[in-house]
Order: sequence, then C-alpha cells, then structure tokens
Amino acid sequence: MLSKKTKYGLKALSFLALQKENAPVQIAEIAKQENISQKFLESILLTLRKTGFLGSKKGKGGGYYLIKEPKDILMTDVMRVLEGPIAMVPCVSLNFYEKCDDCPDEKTCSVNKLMLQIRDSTLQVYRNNTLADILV
Amino acid sequence: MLSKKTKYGLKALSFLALQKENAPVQIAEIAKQENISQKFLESILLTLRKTGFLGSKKGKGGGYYLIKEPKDILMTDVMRVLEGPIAMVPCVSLNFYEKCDDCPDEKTCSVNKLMLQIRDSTLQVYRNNTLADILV
DNA sequence: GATTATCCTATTAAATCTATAGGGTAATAG
DNA sequence: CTATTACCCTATAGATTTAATAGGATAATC
Repeated sequence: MLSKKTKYGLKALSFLALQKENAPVQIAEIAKQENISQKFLESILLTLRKTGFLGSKKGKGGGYYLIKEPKDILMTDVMRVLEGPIAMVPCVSLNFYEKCDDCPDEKTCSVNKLMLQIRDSTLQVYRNNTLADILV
Repeated sequence: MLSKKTKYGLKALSFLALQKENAPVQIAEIAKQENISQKFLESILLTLRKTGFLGSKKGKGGGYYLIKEPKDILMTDVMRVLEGPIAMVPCVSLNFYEKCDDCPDEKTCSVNKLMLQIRDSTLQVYRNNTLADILV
C-alpha cells in the first residue's frame, strides 16, 4: 500500500505545480483543497522542503512553492523521499541495499529473482514520469 | 515492503516445487531449511492450502505438497493471496476497487494517474511469471 | 493405541503509520 | 516598533498492521 504521506505529498506537489506564476500557497489552503489533515501535511511539506523540492516563505502572503519546474521533478526522487526504497525487498534495492539475514544466497533465491523484475519495471515507470507528466 | 508472510510463502512454494516426485514435506523441514519460524510458516501453509495451492497429508510421512505443476501456478494468484491487492491504492485496483474518500474525482487525480501505470507494469511482471519461472 | 503431523483459534508483542499538541521563529504590514 | 501571519520543530499519542507464540484438537499411519 501507498502510505498517506506519499499520497498527500504527491497531491500537494501537484497542487503547487498548478499555481500561476508559482505563487506561494499556505499549508491551510492546500490542506483544505485536498482534504488533508493540516498538521500532518505540515510535516510532509517540511520534508519536501528539506529535501530540495519546495521553497517556503514566512509571514503574511507566505507559503510553499516549487523550487524547480514540474518537468524537472522526477518521480524516482519524489518516491524515494516520501515512500522510501522503491524495491520491495532490501536485497534488490539499488540505493538501500541490504542482505537478508535468513537468505544464504541471493543467486538461488526465488523471491530475489521475482522482486528484481518488479523493481526494474517499477523503476522504469518512475523514471519515465516527472511531476509535469502526472498533472491532470 | 514485501511482507514476511509473502516472502516465506514464496520460499515454501519454491521449496516444494523442487521436491522429487512432489513428495510431501513436513512444516518443520521447510521451516528449518528456509530459516522460518515454524508456527508462522504453519499459518501461511494453511492459507495456501485453503486457497488451492497446496495439498496436505496428516500423520507419519505426511506434510505439504503442490497440487498443481509449478508452471501452472501464476504469480498473480499467489501474490493476491499472500500479499493482497497488487495495486498500491484501492482506486486503481482491478480486484479490490474502492473509491478514495478524500478524492473528489479520479480523473483529475495525479496519484491515480501514476499508480495506474505502476499497477499495469507490476501486473505485467506477475502475469509473466509462474512458480516454475522463479525457481533457481 | 501410541505416535506423528496437520488443523485451528486466540492472544500477544513489535513495528509502523497517522495524526495531534504546543510552542518557537522569522517575515511582513501598518 | 509591534501585532499579525505563517512556517518551523520536537515530542508524543493513538490506531493499525504485521509477526510471532501458545495450546490444544483432529486425523492418519504404523
């Protein structure tokens, strides 16, 4: 399952991408429009700012805004930040590789063999989509 | 993340597929060979029996065995039974469709748009693999 | 009839996810 | 300069899911 964190994060990014002239939008405004708990959204936006997707402005007229153009925001990067590793098992992860403690040898593991294919096909979709591509 | 349940289930199925003449194997034997908690594995095998993947035999010389040939066991079916819906969000699920309560319209949802692609590519992998294909 | 091994329900323990609380900090307007 | 606005940040609580364990019932075999 996709976490609410990722879901809300994607919705917020899309919402911001649709603003004219990339004007800052307040947390409260996004939360209301997208039916998201405001405080929860706040922490998600904070993460997205710290990881270089969003900029913020304090005080009246402030809010969050995209730092890059939608076509330059890769889903691969967004998903890794919000959802974590793209692979379903650590032993096939490119960026978060880890050996399974119960598995003596990856080369003779059927789970590894199947999940490697899933990772590749999933990665292909994320690599083929930017924020601009998923706007509707 | 892939659940341990699915991981163990796949390993058990693979293990059984490699037995000569499809002889029954005891839970304890599989658990030991694959480093799985025996009681936990027990409940997984029970599920796989109830869903038509395995047969069982009680008493001495008993155990679990495959009911169909590995090449006739589709990963799509195995994954749905062990891991649940293949889609990452209910609103793009073929077999477990559900509308999101927070989303007014799927047609204008960027999460839906992205996850639809993920579902399709994931499904393609599972449909292209039988138990026989992931044996090593 | 003793032994073996699956069958089944209930419960607990651990981990993760989701959301909330509450105050701090910086920018802006007037 | 001061009140207001809105983001900043940490901690924590509640809910859900996952993983594992306990303990005995049932059925088949030797």
